[in-house]
Amino acid sequence: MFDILLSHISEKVTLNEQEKALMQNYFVPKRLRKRQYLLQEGNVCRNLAFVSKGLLRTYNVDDKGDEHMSIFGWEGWWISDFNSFLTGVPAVFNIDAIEDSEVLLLSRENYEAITLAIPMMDRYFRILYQNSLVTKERRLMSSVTDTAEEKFLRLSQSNPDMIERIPQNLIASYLGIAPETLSRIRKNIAMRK
Amino acid sequence: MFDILLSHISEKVTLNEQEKALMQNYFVPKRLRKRQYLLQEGNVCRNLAFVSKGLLRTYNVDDKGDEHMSIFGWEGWWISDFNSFLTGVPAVFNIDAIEDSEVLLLSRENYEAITLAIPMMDRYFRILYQNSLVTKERRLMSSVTDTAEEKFLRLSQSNPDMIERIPQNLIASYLGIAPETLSRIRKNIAMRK
DNA sequence: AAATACACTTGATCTATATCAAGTGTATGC
DNA sequence: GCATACACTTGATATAGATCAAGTGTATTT
Repeated sequence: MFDILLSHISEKVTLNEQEKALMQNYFVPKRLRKRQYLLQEGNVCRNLAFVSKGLLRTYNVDDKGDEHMSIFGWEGWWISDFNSFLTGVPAVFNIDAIEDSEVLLLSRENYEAITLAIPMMDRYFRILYQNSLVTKERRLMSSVTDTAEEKFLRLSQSNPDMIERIPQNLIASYLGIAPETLSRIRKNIAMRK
Repeated sequence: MFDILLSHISEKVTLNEQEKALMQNYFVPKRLRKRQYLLQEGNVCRNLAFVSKGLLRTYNVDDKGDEHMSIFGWEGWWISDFNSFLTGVPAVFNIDAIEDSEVLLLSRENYEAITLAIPMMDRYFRILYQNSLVTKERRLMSSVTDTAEEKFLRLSQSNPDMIERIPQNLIASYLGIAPETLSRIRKNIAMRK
């Protein structure tokens, strides 16, 4: 549970044994059952959550009641309403568990504390955000530029695991296309080969 | 020229006088005339550019020859093909000057060096990226969820300066809508009030 | 084991927005 | 000062993808 976090961090920066031992103090583990909320729109997002097991989603709900997926997170990913977490404004996103899950919570205070106690963690988060930015940038350009089919094909290429693990209607919402359209697109692709 | 960078940084973190003096060593100033490229697709992006004067744009060109705006940057903004800069792969974006401009270039080596020499700069970039992430996230959700008119209205609210400063056809491209559509949308909005 | 809900498919129709085409006004260059 | 290009507008038409509606198969609940 905790070692997956440490191994994830050590992919990006090197911590010594003492720092590794310190880490544990800042995180609070939490279990979530399928469908359970980690965060509801309107509440302030008090934590960054590192997913050590399972699968969660971040999404918002529009006036019509339609859900729009923001991101999915499984083992090794961080999840939150980042803006709410950083600024303390009410969250616009909901976060809930798609599968039974386990997360490690890092509160705002501990987020500040950990970067002060272990300066290497500033670097860790800097690198994490760097990578996130690149990914978001790509998604944004795809969203603006690509046809529905191209969006799906691009995702299939960049995140085949996502296509496998996540229900098709949620993928459709993630891509910003109607579930019926995605169904037809997949049919077309299958027929072509 | 250089003080706008320092003042921008001091909005996020505090540097002592010695550190401020150090800073200068890592940046190379460059002037660009209107339409001049800072980066062309296919080349590796060797620098982060801090815009100290003027206005630049980052965009790519699809098979049909259509341009798609990624971001604009004027005084106080950083601009680059971030992925290319970080990983050394050829850039997918072009960057050029919309107005005569001045930038401060930070090379990859200096980017590493500066964060090592001035650890506070890790924090600066972490905060910079944090904020960027929130903005990109919003843009992405707007792109996926909103109608063309909502996209424009949201941008008008969040970035009125952008609407004023940047030609309308580029705004349309930035929002992922046809310039004709944007023209009609503005007409409708104007008629309603 | 029956009942209910859920994920996905398929078909018919509708609509927001793109595309094509022409025209106007304004800036830029020769 | 004339010409060329460029930014924007307006109208007519086309289309990708949404929406509406019904049906099928598979889980989940009782």
